[in-house]
Amino acid sequence: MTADSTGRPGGGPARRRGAALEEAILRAAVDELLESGYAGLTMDKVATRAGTNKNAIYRRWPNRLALGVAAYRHLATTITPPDTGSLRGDALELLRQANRYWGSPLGAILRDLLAAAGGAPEFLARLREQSGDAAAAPWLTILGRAVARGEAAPEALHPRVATVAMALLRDEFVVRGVPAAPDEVIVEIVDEVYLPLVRGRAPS
Amino acid sequence: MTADSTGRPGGGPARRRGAALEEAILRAAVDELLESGYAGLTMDKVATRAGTNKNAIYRRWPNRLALGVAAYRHLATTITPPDTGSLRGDALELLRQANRYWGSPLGAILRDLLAAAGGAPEFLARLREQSGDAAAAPWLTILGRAVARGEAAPEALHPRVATVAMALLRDEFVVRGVPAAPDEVIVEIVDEVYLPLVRGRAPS
DNA sequence: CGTTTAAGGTACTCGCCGTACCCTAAATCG
DNA sequence: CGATTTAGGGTACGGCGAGTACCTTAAACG
Repeated sequence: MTADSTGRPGGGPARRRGAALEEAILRAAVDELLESGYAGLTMDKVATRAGTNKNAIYRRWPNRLALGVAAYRHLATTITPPDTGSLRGDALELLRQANRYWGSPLGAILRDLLAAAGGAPEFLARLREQSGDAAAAPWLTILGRAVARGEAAPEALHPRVATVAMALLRDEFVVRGVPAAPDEVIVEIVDEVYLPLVRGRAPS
Repeated sequence: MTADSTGRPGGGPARRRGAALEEAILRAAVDELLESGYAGLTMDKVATRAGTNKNAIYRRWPNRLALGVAAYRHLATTITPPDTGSLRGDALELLRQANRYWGSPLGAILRDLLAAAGGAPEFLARLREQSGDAAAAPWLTILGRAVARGEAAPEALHPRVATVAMALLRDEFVVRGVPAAPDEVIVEIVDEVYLPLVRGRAPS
């Protein structure tokens, strides 16, 4: 029974400081996010879980949202562009990945954070580094390969065009809500919009 | 000094009931939304402003969000499809309208409500009646005219395709935040994505 | 006129953010 | 190695807002 319920190793350093403490807080915040989402991320719970108190948190982050954003950034998933051999396959795969993500608890957390940021550019920018900008690169990658194969027009190699499918799916989430979009929606986005657009031909 | 600070006409009916009271509450909620946004919509303030108390509110709406959604529905703006003579002009006009709306306080309110709903389909559905579904019709209208003029392929007359531009702009708001999108973004959406898509030709 | 229904008035619990103090351990420096 | 500075720990508190409980009182209805 040497547990000290502080989250730090039993009998370890009696008092952590600086980076060690900061990491402990962030880990606690991450755990709390995963367990209860952003709504359940309370400063008191994070403090308790990290075996410290709110002082230490407020000395590092100005408020709950900042802590939430910082914690979320530790959950970043790097997306590796698929390579199925066809643009259609790659696009479907990327969309399905995104769909799984946004439909998962992590997606809910991201949405709550976006909401809490309420348009504050500084927070949104930090969130975009994970979800938005990072997500654009794979689309350019698969499109680049498709252009090389002659499956897409070179003019489509443009961030706005390349990421259209992702934007549409994200919009679907915002407007229709939390459950993951049915696969038909994904197929429709790819076949009715994305492929015709990048190919430069009429929708089927 | 006959004002009774209840929001009801001086010396009028000493106690409102039913529909009269309900309307008074909704009006108060609407005013509060316009004045302070959804964040500032507190049950106490609405009750005070309506000259009643929280009981009367909770007897009608289960919680703050439900009241907020109900109040928002009173702010509906009906969109009349423009008719500039060209699809490009119509699309730009519709997008600029939407952009103005989402950049206005009303748009912020809508975003906050969407956020607070957090994916609950029932609330989202009620919000969509105003913002989403209602907004789809004008796009089909202008596209229908464009098809008749030969400016667009008939296959584009499909809800998902017709509303692509709106979805992209809405996504822009979600991802980039509160300030209205610059006009270049709108032009880009129309010229690089929307027109090429519905025309069935390659992006310029 | 009496009964039922709903509004008004309060007061309260609870949760949670953010802050203020004061005490104490760890780092740092002469 | 001891003194000083720095930062963490403990705790209590103010403030606000959601939602609830309960009782009183006016309006509607027969």
